[in-house]
Amino acid sequence: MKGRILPREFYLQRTLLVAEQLIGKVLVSRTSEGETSGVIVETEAYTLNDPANHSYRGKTQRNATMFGDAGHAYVYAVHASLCLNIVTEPVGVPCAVLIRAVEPLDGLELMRLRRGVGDPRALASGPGRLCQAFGITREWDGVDVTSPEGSPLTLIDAGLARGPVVRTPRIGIRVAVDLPYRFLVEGCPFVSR
DNA sequence: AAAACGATCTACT
DNA sequence: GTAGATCGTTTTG
Repeated sequence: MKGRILPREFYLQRTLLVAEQLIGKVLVSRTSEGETSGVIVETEAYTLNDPANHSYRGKTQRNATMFGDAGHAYVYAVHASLCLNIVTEPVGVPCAVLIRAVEPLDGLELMRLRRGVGDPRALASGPGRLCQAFGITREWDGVDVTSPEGSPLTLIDAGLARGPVVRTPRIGIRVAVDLPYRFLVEGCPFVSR
């Protein structure tokens, strides 16, 4: 998959804007097993005033990456799954965008192998699923996704046309505020709920 | 040292 | 749609 690697300035923008702009961009992973890629179709912004933001109650060992430079991956485990976020905003402003779903592009066979399922709709339609499909591990926490060489993970602008972006309030226990948001591409068959 | 709590997934109705 | 599994991280005693 070819395209322009999203520069650090991209991630230095407001988190909500980054979440919106990431829709339609392409996530690429390169490992010894091969290359996998997919179009981002669902993201979730985690802003400063959001109680669900891991950094809301301060810095811990787990969320340390969020306090660092934008354009780095923040990977962590929940239940038995991993979640991939990209850090946004200037150093010291701990915000990030969760990649919730991608539409598989290249390396579908490798994804099937890693996931153990055949249905393309089940390959990467969920935060934990896409991490498994792309071979993302806990060790990828902190990797720079803006460096052309030496990064197993990059995000690129492949010039794909993007559908209309829909903003929906998140479902969850902390529903009091109008944040965070979830962005969906209308009509995409892979979005959850 | 123990308990509680999830930015989830799968299987099933 | 809902129920149950599941395990690392954080908080509390």
